[in-house]
Amino acid sequence: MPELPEVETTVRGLARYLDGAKIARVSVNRPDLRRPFPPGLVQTLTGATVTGLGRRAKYGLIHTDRDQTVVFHLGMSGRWRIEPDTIEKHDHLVLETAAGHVLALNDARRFGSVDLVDSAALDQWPPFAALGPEPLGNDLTPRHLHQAFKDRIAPVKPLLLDQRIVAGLGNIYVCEALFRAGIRPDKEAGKISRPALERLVPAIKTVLAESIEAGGSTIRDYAQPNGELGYFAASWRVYGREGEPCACGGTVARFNQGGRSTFWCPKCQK
DNA sequence: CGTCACACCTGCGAGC
DNA sequence: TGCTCGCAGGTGTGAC
Repeated sequence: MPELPEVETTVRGLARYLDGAKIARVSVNRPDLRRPFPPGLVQTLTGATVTGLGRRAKYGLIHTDRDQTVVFHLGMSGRWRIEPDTIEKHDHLVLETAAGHVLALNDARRFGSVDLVDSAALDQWPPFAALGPEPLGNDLTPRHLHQAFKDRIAPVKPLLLDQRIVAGLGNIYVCEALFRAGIRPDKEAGKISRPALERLVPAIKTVLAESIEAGGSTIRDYAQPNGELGYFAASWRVYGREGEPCACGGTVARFNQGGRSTFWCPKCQK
């Protein structure tokens, strides 16, 4: 479900209910996701006021007036359910605001995480300190990719999934960005030409921006998130389209890279 | 350090 | 109807 555009739209959806809100009740329905919930999570959040929301890479941020920020990651299957009718299986963390709004973090596979981090030291939090530039910020440039890919013999696609090189890309958008840039996913990263990198950077930015604009690929309705495919899924040009025709007249192909499916058009990506 | 394989966990659709 | 298999948007660790 969640790559950068999905996390961004999730955060925007949460902000409608949480920004400036007081958290009246917090319940944790199991001890852990990928990691244990942080000790003191319930105590710290109960009675706290949310001072703002944000995103870093694929992490969502809920800032509070306790000088602590809730940092959540949705893993593969995580989503926030807003105003659920009932609490369901896999609603692991539930927040209720003083205004009576209920928000439930649901994650069947539990690859996600929730951490509590000192707000003033977020950048030094180890998972954040290791991240590369935000793809939608000014620091993702052809020069940055040139430096990151220099002398690397690995194929470009798994390198773009490396959060230390670009923070926030996932399998769908890497496939889509490489398609738009006309670069084959198994191209040796260090051998990608400068003009190709000049195409790749805007391809990454536009595919992410268009998806955010469309509300993400998988989260359709923030009033009642249901995990169904979002509008942007209809805009995938290669992802999930093995065997279908490409606009160029070729056929979308699929192969495996590092245990992940790669979709591409052998006719337009060189 | 770079690269790769694998582990973590549940649900769903396809095929038999 | 019910079983097994393969697959899924991510990350972290450990072996070479």
